[in-house]
Amino acid sequence: MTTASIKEVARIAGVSIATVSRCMNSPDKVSEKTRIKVQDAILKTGYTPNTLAQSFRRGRTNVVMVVLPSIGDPFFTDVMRGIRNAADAKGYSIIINETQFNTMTADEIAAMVVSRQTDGIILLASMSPFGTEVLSAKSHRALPIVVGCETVAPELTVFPSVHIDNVAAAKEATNYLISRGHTRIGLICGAANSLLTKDREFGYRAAMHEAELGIEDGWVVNGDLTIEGAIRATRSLLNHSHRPTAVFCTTDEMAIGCLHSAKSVGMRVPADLSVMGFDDTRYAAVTDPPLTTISQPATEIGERVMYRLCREIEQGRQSSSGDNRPELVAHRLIVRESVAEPAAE
Amino acid sequence: MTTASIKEVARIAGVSIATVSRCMNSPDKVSEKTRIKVQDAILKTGYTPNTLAQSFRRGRTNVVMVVLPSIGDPFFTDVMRGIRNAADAKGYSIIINETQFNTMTADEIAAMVVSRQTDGIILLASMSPFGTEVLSAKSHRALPIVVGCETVAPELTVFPSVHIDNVAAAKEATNYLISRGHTRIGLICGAANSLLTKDREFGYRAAMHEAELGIEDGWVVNGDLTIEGAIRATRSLLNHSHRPTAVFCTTDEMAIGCLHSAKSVGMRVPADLSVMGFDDTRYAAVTDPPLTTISQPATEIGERVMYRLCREIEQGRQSSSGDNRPELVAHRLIVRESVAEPAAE
DNA sequence: GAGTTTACTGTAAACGTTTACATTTTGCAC
DNA sequence: GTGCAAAATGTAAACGTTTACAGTAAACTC
Repeated sequence: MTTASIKEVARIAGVSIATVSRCMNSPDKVSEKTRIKVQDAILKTGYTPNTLAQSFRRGRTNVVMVVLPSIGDPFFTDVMRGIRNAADAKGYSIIINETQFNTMTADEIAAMVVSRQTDGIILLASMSPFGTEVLSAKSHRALPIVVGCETVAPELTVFPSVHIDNVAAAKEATNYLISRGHTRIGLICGAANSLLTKDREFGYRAAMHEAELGIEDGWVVNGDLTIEGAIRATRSLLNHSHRPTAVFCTTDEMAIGCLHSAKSVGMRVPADLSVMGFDDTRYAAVTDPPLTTISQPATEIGERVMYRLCREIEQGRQSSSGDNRPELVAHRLIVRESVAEPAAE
Repeated sequence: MTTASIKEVARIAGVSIATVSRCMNSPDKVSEKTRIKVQDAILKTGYTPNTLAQSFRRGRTNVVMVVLPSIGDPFFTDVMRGIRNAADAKGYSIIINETQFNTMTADEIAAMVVSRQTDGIILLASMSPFGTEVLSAKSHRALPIVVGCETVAPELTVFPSVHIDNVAAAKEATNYLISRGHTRIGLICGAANSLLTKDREFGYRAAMHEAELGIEDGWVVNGDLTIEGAIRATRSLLNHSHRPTAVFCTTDEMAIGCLHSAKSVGMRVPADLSVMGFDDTRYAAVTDPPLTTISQPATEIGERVMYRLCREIEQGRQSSSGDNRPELVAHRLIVRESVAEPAAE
């Protein structure tokens, strides 16, 4: 299975290896006649360029790494689809790094770029503050990195980003619950290190505050971004002495757990409890009842993030383009059936 | 951002580059004293080996490609987790190739290995017969390929594989429905080119035949492996003049669509219609009602597939170990609440 | 202390490309 | 045909490793 090399092709075509190389990379610099000879030789030998040698020589792998909490979450699946679309169009491959199951540190991640294993990084998951510090330190604004989905942490503002306005969206979601007459609203949020859900929590708190509604102790519970976690969180919420009539879950995944948990103790949704999700994943429309939620253009975000990263990579490590303001994309409230007026007491 | 090279380290440590290389790859061959000198130099320069150069020189990328229909399906997410576990342990990175959204042909896939971009391939998705032919032709038993989850197509028996006995499992599922008293049982199957679901269909037909139950025209419907497809399929099934009292869905994903579709036209599950799934994804336990389904050890399959691939890669392209019998893993029937006796007529 | 093994280190080639530079060929104007 | 510019091609170095081989130093054996 030894593959033919460029040398073999050159020999057969009766030209130098430089000419063969040119045939593939800048065909306009080589005459019609020789191009045909070389083409024939390539066909005859079944030559494919050794990508390893190319990458080595060019100093580029055309591989980018995506760091995210979990590809299991259908929201990220959609983002990934966008990233992949763009990557295909631009000739890049993707390596995925799940922070949830993988202990790769920021140092190691940076090392992958530094050691040239990867041309750039897409961050869909906030890392520990320490981690982000490492990244921005290592970078000296040099690692091509783009942040997606999340508001960018202060230490990370050196990197460009693409996302919705999570604070505004969460405010909108909370205000919708308020507009339906709820005053006692609970929150199932993500882990403390998830900026994304922190922002949503912030939006919720802002909305409650503006509406002059109080948030009692025990109304904000960590659901850990998983179904299981949300089941536990809901149980705790429902056992509260002064329990909420509505729950805002900062992801659909957790809303699914919440729905299940509430129903399993005999509550009807939305009659006894209203549930609001976030993300509008493909499951949101088929839960029972279908979820009222916030929709994000996940695939579009993925595409834009990837294209942005390509720009970072292409324009090279020197020119710090300067314009790193976040690209904001639009979200949308999707009204389905999991939210209703609270029952009269 | 020019990274220090081995030469720089050698210069600082006052040794040859060969010694530096040995320090990293076979430290036992170098004296304590020089090892320390070199370590110091590495620290001082912040040297990281250029992985591109290493890959090039070694002729190995430590990257493997996984071909699957869609990472969106939570079942495959679990398989991927297993693959990733094993890959991490063995020092490999993963590149994912979704056939559903990607038109990469078998030729191109093979090319990735031939051109050394990838050390091996894990096939979780059957490809078109043509595609598999290309792969086995290209291979001359040379491409390291392992098939996972699926029964191996006849043309692919040259490759090792890891999966459950899909036929037996589907038979078991169908027999369970029969044991609960159902005689009119429908099937929502996958696309025609999905061997996996073909096998399950085969198991269903075998069970029905052995129980001397007929399968009417229109009882077997293609659900396209998606929620949407299953919703349509269910609608068609329920409109059947002699409609089934139970439906076996060959994936949980489709069972979710089926559940939703049935309930949306006012049927109660399982009172009016029993629904059986397959895969036991993380959503199966939280549907309403929770799904009775077949559980596969997805993560274990992933791990075993990856370890098997490592063996294929390591033992090299020459020795055709010969033992390519499928590794079978155990499945299990999970009884929840979506199946009951059929209502008396 | 000579001879022999062992442990360590250095030299240099090789991996398959790309590309700056030098050289040759072609095309064109006169 | 001569001269000259433009186009096409060849030569050879370079990219950063690994590794076979040769060489040297250290550690034994007698």
